[in-house]
Amino acid sequence: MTENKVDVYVLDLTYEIVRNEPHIVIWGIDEEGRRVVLRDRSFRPYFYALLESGVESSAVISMIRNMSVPRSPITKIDPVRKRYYGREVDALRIETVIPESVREYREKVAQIPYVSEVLEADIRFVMRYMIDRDLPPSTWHRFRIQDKGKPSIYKADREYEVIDVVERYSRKDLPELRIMSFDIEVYNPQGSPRPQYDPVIIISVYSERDGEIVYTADESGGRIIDLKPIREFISYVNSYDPDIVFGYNTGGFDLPYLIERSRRYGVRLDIGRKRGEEPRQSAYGHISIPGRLHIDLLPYAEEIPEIKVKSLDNVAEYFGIMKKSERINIPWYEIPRYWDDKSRRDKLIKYAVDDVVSTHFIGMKLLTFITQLSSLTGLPMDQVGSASVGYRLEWYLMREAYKYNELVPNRVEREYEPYRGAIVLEPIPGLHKDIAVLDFTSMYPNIMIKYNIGPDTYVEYEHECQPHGCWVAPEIGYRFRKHPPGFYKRVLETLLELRKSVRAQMKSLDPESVEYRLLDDRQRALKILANAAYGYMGWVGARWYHRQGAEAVTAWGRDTIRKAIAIARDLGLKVIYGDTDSLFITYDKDKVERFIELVYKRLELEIKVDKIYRKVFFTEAKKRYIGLTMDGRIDIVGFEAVRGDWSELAKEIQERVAEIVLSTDSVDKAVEYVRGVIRDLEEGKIPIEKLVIWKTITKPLDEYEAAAPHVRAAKILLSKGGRISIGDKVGYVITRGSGRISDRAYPYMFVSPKDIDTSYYIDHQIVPATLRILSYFGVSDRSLKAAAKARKTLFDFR
DNA sequence: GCGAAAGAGATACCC
DNA sequence: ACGGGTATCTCTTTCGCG
Repeated sequence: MTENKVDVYVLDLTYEIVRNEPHIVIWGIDEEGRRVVLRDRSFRPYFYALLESGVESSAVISMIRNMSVPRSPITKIDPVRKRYYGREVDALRIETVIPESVREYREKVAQIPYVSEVLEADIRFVMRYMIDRDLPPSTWHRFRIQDKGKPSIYKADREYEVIDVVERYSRKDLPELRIMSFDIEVYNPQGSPRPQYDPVIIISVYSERDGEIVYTADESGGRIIDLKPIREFISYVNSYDPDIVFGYNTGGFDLPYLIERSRRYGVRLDIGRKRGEEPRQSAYGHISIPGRLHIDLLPYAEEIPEIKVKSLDNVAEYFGIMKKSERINIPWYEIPRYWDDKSRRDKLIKYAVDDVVSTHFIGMKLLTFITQLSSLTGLPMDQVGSASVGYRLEWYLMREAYKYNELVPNRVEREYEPYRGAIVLEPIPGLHKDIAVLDFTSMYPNIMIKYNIGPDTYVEYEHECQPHGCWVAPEIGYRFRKHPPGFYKRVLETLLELRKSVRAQMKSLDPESVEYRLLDDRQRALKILANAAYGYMGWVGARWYHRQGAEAVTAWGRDTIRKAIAIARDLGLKVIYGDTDSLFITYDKDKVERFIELVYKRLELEIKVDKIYRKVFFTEAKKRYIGLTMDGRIDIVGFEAVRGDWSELAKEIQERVAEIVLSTDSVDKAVEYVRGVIRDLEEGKIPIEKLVIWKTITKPLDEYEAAAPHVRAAKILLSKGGRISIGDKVGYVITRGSGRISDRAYPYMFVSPKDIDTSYYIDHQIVPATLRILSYFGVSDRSLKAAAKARKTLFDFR
């Protein structure tokens, strides 16, 4: 048997029990491009029992030893010195054999009177392995191995037995990955498809090697039979053998649907790299395909605020992959008709291909970012997307805690406690010229670092501040030891320093190069994690939750911005507005430079010019403004034009009004423009798509207290066979009639143009959206509507 | 009993 | 299923009148 070294890019990890022994199974690609499986038999599950102070451990050890059961015996109990919230503590490290048995042992050990807490007993075995061995996925590592030849139960080129890890992070590039995407279309003329009854009619696939492939269902005697496309799909996946499978909402729809359809035929959806294993539900509600990375792209779309309605065609357009105007759009309720009508079936197939091509290239755009987020957090690529921001940071924190010999706190249920946040200044309404927007760089992370904020540095009484003294938070008086550096401080310093060094490396690279893109995605991932720390600390679900800490961060934030305002005023700079960490001040180049220096000197935090507006306009409202940048672009912040719950019509008009007012200074022109659009609307020249209002359903429909328009529309959609899940957006329009608006809200696809309530769109969309800006200049609703009405009347009488 | 005002609920934004 | 602060809509309830 040969012993050797091999570099492996780690894709995913699983574990299995073989002859009552847990084996870690690592799926990866070696430097020769072979798909490999590494088996590590040396790792065992364990957890900690924290001892009450002063307790003699030998008595507790024997109590625990007595709990051992033969099925999964306790193999080791070691007294260890660990840290818990920065303090040295005595604990027992309790090791067993079968990962599932940790749960039972944890309950029993927690009952022992001298054990104050059981810790790290809720960390999944595979994660435990990756943390302890410092083996994050989506990274190259060098293993010393024994070659076991070609495996039989795995679809892989080689199987190795791991002897040990000789080098971590051995390479920085990406291997050649085999990637495919897929999408399915299903058939139910009555409404939303049910996997028990309704067949899959099209499975579309895309891969770099084979391009687009379409599998369609058979028909016989008026029945649709989808066994063939399912078989063809399974066989394609196995022959192409992808490392990554992209999909769009495939975790929530396509994969569970295919699993259920296969089951109906008694066929296994055997598309993984372990023979006989179907895809299954994994962590964070994600569905995993054994040995491959199934990456659902929908969660990534959900993190892009610019995309309001997260449909695949919108996301593809956002990424510049396929314009909506250049592709066929078939609404869900039309799909069966396109299938039944042979002359239109080609269009349906084209639609399915457009979907899978869109999916594939969205995935390709996101791929390097996903690899970086994965290697940084330690979550495999197929899980990192569906994990919330809080969990992503938490995994990073757990890795760091291990390096510091810190015990990971348990996740506990806590009551939510609100606390004060940031300051938002009252803006000075009107049009301002030459305004600089300055903001503190990473204000909250830097405050956390500067004042050493966290659960482990917090002290309740002043005498605990000795010998190094405490930082005392303004207003609230919470104290944090100045030394030694706490957990959050150390982690944040690491993140910010890493980011700095990545950005320095980027400077010597060609911005078009693969390396540059990789590093850019890495620094983005680092920034996201650093910025999440404050919110995480104030989140009741966090393991490292610390309300006083979060409260202190915002208190110091308020203090900082107040002091900065005072400095600006002392310099004779006028402050127009400010929010949390930003200040809008008159742009006087020299004074602004002095201001930046003074802030740095006195507050020891960095503030810098983010942008300069030639003009900026405020109403009396906070968090809303429009600005004209130096390069002539219009920024719209907070107003209806950037909100997803206003009609496209109202948003477009508001944007245009903003543009006219800022670029031409002509209010009359703006009024004339609005009147023109009102006229167009009354004459039926506005397409219904521009009148749709989209709103999210945030809870089960019967839990709504008031009959809101979007809830009404959702109920109608449901009655027509549509399906509504929490988080879905409902698009509705308001129709003619009397009474409540909600009684006149209908899903837009069921409304014909003649039924649109024009007056609603004038009085509740166009007029408020435009007046928001124009009323400052003395325009009234009557003046917007008057001329339009007058024309209408003339027209009528003609 | 009626219409206006106030309050509650809901959503999406800003940083 | 990361924080608080804010604007604004629509529906529902309360208020003031007499």
